[in-house]
Amino acid sequence: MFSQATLQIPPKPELFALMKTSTLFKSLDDSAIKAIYEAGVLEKFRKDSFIFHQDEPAKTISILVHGVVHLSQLTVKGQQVIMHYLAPGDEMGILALFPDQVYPVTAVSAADCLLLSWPDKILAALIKQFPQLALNALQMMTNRFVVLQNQYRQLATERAEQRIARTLLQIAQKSGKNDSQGSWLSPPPSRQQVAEMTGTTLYTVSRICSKWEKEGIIVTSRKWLQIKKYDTLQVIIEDGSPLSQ
Amino acid sequence: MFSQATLQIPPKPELFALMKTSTLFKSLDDSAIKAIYEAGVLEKFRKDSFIFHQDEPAKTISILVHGVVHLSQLTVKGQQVIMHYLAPGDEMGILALFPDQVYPVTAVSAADCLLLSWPDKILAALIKQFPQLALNALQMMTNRFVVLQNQYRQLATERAEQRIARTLLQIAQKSGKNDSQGSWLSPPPSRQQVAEMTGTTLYTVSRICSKWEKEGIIVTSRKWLQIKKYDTLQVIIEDGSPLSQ
DNA sequence: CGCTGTTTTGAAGGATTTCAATCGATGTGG
DNA sequence: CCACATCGATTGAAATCCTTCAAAACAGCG
Repeated sequence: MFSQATLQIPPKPELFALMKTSTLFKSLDDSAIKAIYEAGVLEKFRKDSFIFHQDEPAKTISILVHGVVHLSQLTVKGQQVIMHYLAPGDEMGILALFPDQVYPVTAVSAADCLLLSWPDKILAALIKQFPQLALNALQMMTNRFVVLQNQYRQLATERAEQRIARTLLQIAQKSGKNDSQGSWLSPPPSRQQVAEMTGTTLYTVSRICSKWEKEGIIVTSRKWLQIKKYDTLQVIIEDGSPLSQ
Repeated sequence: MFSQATLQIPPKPELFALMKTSTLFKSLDDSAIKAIYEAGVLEKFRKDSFIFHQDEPAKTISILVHGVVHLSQLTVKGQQVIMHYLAPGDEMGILALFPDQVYPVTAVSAADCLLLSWPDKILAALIKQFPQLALNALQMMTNRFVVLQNQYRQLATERAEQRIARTLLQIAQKSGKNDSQGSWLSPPPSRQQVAEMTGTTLYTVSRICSKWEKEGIIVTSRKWLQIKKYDTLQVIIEDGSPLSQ
């Protein structure tokens, strides 16, 4: 619900700090950050709502302030493929920067979310004022491209267990909370979601998680997922089993 | 060999026409095309030679004039994944436009090739002179990104047979020669190469091609591959139905 | 407490890989 | 011009990974 503490709008200094950590707004001075912030709007989305749809005209660029967003595509048969997982500080809708584009993916909130958003025309105007923005946008685009190429290679060559291990570690790095017990993900991604992020089925994810739980690598509940043996997962990722010789 | 007719340098009008068909140089007038052409260099590469290596500083942007180039990544175990197939008019080394990038892939000539290339600094200067170039470069980047996202979804959700069918049709569209008998690819990609383009093994590709040959969908030889039933392959792609039929 | 949606698990089947052997085309040197 | 070496393609058989289907267990929630 929107009354939760987690969806309170953070104070401005915190927002500014977040903006500066993003690729889109890095290397901008305080006054620029402030001006850009003033031109944007804060938007709230409940868990499991659509932020934008694939094939819709791309009109809004946003950075995620709080929550989790999945970028996904749907196959003709209705199967979902999650291509990108966003944590606070990450951007979405980059393509709206370029004229006459449609979103190539659908953005769905996987938790209650707070976004800082700019209509395409306003961001275009801001780019004229702060040329660094254009360079940053380009940088962002190339970063995503390179990341996606790696994801593609991994999907083509790695077994399900490796891909699942990699995905859990990536989520942990992005949104996990670390303590002496290991890394905590809460709320945890569902088996179904992990399956959609790794190109496999929820049954395979469930089996592999069960196995890892028996081996003491992870502990799971409905509310959280704890990674106890970070290194063991790392080994699973690096140890190319049969397929990759 | 470089004495082959296929590697003769085409006359300028032909080169200019090719440049205009590329995303990078579209919407530029004749004088701009000419100036840009004069600033570039023609390079020849024998079949199976490296044009650039993954992780090497990106210093050159090229468009392919003649031949075929594969962009690929290598896994830690040495397995190859072909991420992109270039036909004449396609560009490579886009990332060299951005400062301090390294090539994220390796470019290998899959046939004797002729390239028209620009050092990064020279193209940067040309961009100042012809701002349309920057927009085109951006367009190119986003196009590639969207294409790669689709490839990723397909790899995650489709069976080997569908992916192989799709790949053959794509190659046919890009470099096939059509006549009343169907579409001809010559030289044809090897089973190994198709496997690397589809995230499967050469054995699976061989089995599926044998099956298609029995069904009269394709005819193969060492020197060429003929697609006789274009529509049937299209149905295989769209249907997602298992082997058989 | 019963409902609902997620997770687990077994069993069967299917798709793909792996290994090994063979075939076939092509090019080479005797 | 033929014997031979080479390299890619084919094919069978076994193994493996993963999916599919079905059923049961489970957790959370009103």
